[in-house]
Amino acid sequence: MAPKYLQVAGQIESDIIHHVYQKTNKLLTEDEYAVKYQVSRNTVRKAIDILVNKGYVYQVQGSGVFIRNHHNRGHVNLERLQGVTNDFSDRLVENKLLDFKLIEADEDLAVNMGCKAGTSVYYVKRLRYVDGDPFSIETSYFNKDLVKYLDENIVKKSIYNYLRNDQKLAIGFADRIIGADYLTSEQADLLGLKANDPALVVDNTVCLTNGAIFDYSQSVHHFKHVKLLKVSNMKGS
Amino acid sequence: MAPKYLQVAGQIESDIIHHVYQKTNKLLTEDEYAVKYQVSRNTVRKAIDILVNKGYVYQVQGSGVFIRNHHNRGHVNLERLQGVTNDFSDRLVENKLLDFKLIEADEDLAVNMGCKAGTSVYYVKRLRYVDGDPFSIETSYFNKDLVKYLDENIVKKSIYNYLRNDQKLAIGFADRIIGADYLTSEQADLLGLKANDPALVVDNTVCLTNGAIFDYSQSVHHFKHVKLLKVSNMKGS
DNA sequence: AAGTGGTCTAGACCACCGT
DNA sequence: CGGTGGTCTAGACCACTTC
Repeated sequence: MAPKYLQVAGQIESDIIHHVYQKTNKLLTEDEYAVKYQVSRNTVRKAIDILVNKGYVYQVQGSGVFIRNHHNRGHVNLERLQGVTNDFSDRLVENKLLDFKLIEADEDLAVNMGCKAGTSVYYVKRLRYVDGDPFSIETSYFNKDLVKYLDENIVKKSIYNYLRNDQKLAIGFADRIIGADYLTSEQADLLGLKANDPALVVDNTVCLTNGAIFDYSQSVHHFKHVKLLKVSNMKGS
Repeated sequence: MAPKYLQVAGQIESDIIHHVYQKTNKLLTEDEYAVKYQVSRNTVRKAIDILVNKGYVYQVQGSGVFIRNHHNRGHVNLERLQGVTNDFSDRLVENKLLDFKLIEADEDLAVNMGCKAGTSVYYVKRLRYVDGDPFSIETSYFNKDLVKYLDENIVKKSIYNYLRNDQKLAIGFADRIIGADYLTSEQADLLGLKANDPALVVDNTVCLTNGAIFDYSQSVHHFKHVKLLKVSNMKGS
C-alpha cells in the first residue's frame, strides 16, 4: 500500500497531465484537496512538494499553486532516475544490446562501486534509441551480491523496472556527475556522429536505501538529441 | 528571522562540515535534535530533508541518518543556484567583465524571458575563473522591470548576492537545461581551448517567487574543469 | 477583511533495523 | 525487543496576496 501523500500526488499529477486545470492554470487549494481526498492538510502539502520538485507547479504564498507551462520539451528530467523510460513514455524507446557478461571487478571499478576487487559484477553495454534515433551509449555495472540475477531478456528492456518491480530492490538514492568530452571514434560510429564531436557524459552511482552501491554506470549521450532538465527550488538555502 | 527548520539545518550542516560526526559517520537521532534545539520532531525532519537534498546525508529507516563520504570532489552542485560562489567558497573565484550594457529585448529574447519585445534588460557577459583557471563564459540578461539596478561594480562580484541581500529580491525557482555543444573560436580563445572542442552548456531561466522571469542566462563551461553534480532521492516516485 | 500558502507543535502509530 | 526513521493527524498562528 503506497503512502497517502504519494497517492494524492499521483492523482494530481494525472489531473495536470490530462489538462484538468487548464482553465485557471492553477491547482485547487490545499484545503480543498484535504477534503477531496479525506486527508490532513500536511499530507496534501507533502504531495504538492513532490509535484514542485518534479517541476510541474510552483507555489506562491497567499495566492495558490500554479502550473508551469514549459514543462515538457523533450528534455530528460534529472529529478527521476530512469529518465528515458519515464520522460519519453509517449515515444518509442528501444535498446540494442552490445555486450552482456559477468565479470570480476578490477581495482578501479571496485573503488567506484565501493566493493572489493574480484567481486562479481554484471557488465551491460547498450545502445539506446528514441524514436529510431541513437540516443546514448550506456555502460553499466551491477554488483551481483546485491542484484542477484540478470539475463539478456531483462537487459534488453528496462533494467530498473525489473529490479524495482520483480526483484523488489529498495532503491534509495543516486549521484550523477555531468560533464562534456570528446567522442571516441567507436562511440561516434554508434551514435552516427564523428570522432571528437562533443558528447554529454553522465556518470551514475546508484545506492540501495541502506547506502550500498548496486549500480555504477556511464552514459554517453548524443549532444544534438539529448538535453537534461534540472528544476530547482530556492527554498532551503 | 529565518524559520526554525532553516536554522537547524544550518547548524547541522555546519557540524557536518566541521567533522563533528566523524567518529560515527552518523547524525544524532531526530529526537535528540528536537531536545537540543527545542523544536518539534517535524521541524527536525524538515531540516534533515534539506541536508538530504543537498547531498550531505542519507536516511535509513530504523537505523539513522548517515553522512555521505564522497560529497565534495570539486563539482558544481546543481541543488544550489550560485553554484560556483557556494561550492568553491574555499577557492579563488574571479570574474572578468567582458561586456555590460542596457539593451532592449528582441523577439527571441522576449520569448525566453516571458516579456514583451522592447523591454529594457541588462546584458552582462563575464568570464569566470576559479583558482586562476578559466572556468566558464556566462552571458546573462536581467529584466530591468524586476531588477531595478545593476552597475559594473556589482556585476564584477556576485550578482546574486547583491540581488538577494541588498535588493531583497524574492528568488523562487529556476529551470536549467544542460547539454553539450561545439565551442566557437571566440569562446575557445577565452577558455584557452580550441575551436570545436566540446563545451558543457547550461541555459538558466530564473524566476521570482511569483513566477516572473527576472534572469535568463547561458553558461559555457570549460569541459575539463567543470563537472556538475546532481544528487537524487528515489523517495517520491 | 478574506483567502491561501508557510511554519510549527504535540502526539499517535507504523515499519524497519539492530541486538 | 528497544531504538529509530516514516506516515499521518488536528489544530494553531503567521505572512502574503487579493479585493
